[in-house]
Amino acid sequence: MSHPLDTTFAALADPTRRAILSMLLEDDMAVTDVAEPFEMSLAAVSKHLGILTKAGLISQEKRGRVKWCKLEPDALKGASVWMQGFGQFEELDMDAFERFLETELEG
Amino acid sequence: MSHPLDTTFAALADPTRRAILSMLLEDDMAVTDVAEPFEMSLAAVSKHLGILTKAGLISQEKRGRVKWCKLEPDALKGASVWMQGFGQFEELDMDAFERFLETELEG
DNA sequence: CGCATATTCAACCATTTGGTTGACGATTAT
DNA sequence: ATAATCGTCAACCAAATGGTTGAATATGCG
Repeated sequence: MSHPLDTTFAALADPTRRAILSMLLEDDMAVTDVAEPFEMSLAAVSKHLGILTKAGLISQEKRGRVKWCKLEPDALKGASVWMQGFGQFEELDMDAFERFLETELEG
Repeated sequence: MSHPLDTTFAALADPTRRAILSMLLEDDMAVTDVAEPFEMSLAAVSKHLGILTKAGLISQEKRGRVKWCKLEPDALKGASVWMQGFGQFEELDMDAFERFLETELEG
């Protein structure tokens, strides 16, 4: 199995998926409405939503025959923390940082 | 051609490449030394370094027969700004990072 | 019921990805 | 000059990715 950060960053590496996340910033949306602006099949968008769901970046809840997609921004936290390892060093405990480096090397 | 964020996030989606970036936090390294901890061929690591270079996350400079790899954390800025749009995550403080490199590590 | 809507599934396809190996050019050491 | 070291290149491979289409599954509506 792969590291959670693999899944998060891979999910974010696709422009369609990033656009979907941006759309969901405004409001929850049905799958069909998410798909509407894209020039690809509904099935393709459905796959993208599946990848975002697996990454935890969105959740999907079916009400009636409509499946609603909801942004889950907390799932970005892991990636954000990892990236902050490259930026916010004054607030960083160095021992914790060493441990972080080692886990990353093993992972 | 693809969006810069595609390249950045795709580069970060691989555990070997994230580990390399973490290693380069400590110091610049030769390709051979970067490759040493990994259980894969030197050519494979060289490919990873090429991907990181294309993403701008590292730079490579050849001195003699040794090619030195250097972290370029500014390349994370675009991704950081994009993620910042999703809420509570603070933007990378690049100035703090520069100061850290000079005072904490080099000292 | 019968039909339209919402969404996924399954099979398929082309391209990309992450790895291998062996040969190669460039540089340094003996 | 010869040999060793550093790193990339080229060809190849298996698996994953991002897309397609057509059938299938629910659900809601008249």
